[in-house]
Amino acid sequence: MQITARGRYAVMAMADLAGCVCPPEECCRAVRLTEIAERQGISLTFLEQIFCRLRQAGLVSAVRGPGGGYRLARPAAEIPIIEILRGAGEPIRTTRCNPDGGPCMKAPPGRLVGGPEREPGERCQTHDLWAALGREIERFLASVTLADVIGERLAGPEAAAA
Amino acid sequence: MQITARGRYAVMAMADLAGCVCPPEECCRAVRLTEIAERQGISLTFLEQIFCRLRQAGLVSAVRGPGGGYRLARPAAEIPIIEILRGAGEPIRTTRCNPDGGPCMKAPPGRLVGGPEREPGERCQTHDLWAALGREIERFLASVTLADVIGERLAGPEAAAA
DNA sequence: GAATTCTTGACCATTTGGGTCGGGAAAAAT
DNA sequence: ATTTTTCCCGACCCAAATGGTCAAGAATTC
Repeated sequence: MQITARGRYAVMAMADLAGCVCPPEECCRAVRLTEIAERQGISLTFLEQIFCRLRQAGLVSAVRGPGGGYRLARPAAEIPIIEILRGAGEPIRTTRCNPDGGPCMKAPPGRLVGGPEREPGERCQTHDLWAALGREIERFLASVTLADVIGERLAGPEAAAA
Repeated sequence: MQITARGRYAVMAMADLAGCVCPPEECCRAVRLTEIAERQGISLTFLEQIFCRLRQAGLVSAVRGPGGGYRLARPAAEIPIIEILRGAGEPIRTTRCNPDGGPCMKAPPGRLVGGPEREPGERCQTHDLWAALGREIERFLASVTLADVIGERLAGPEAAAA
């Protein structure tokens, strides 16, 4: 169980972007991807892929042409981390159920993954466990915003416990 | 971010195993892997791999020869899920730091993953976030035992919140 | 000693992750 | 109006991890 680079990069880049706005006005200038890529040490083309998705998810807005770049679509305090991960295409998948209510743990075509074919609605014995784990993770990631990350409000082991 | 089949299989198999003991005595008989593989629809040879690790981790004990099989090394109520996952070789890796205190997010040999080379001890801006996420996950998985899983004590959205 | 059952290492195929490339298209600068 | 700068986006590629097989071996029981 681990986070992919795409998800991490997305959050790193968003944090970078959020840190770039001049504090008084929220929208002083757009930030070029080249800058972010350089500062964070991420491949530019990969970052373009990621921001393409983040824009489609409505988390950032883009400005083309010279002097263009990206800005946050909302204040950092209103962007929960879970949205960044979802936007970047890094879903939290703790179960293997089809999202549309298909059979639990149904195997991908031609492959045996996760047990015998089950009737739709039938659940394996561990289903509730993974579902509960998924809820835990999402709850946490929804409770932390981009502003928390750049403000370093995560130090203690009990951060964001509310 | 998702759990691999190995981790899921390990928990499924342990739950199966835990469900096999005759309630009064805890150690009526050893359970063959063939049985578990069949019931859970898991490849026998893959399951062998997994149980090899679970045994090395001290979670089950093995009995060879006819009538042999595996049994739980401890009562199900004393086996937290996190131990099964660790035993099966499915660690929770939310950061990319070297365990031995190397630089945060150092790239694997010859590959650029996760930002510029950092000095040992230096941390990227999102480090605390991922560390906190890891703690959340481990806390949850440590709070649920195998007995909880087979007893279906995970139904509500607030399960194991204590 | 033959049949079981675990034990373990080597091996293999596919998927996924991480990343590149190349050509666009909009907007500003000139 | 053309050039430059930036985003846009699909096609492609390689290495590594994942999920799984195979085969040989070591205890144990019958």
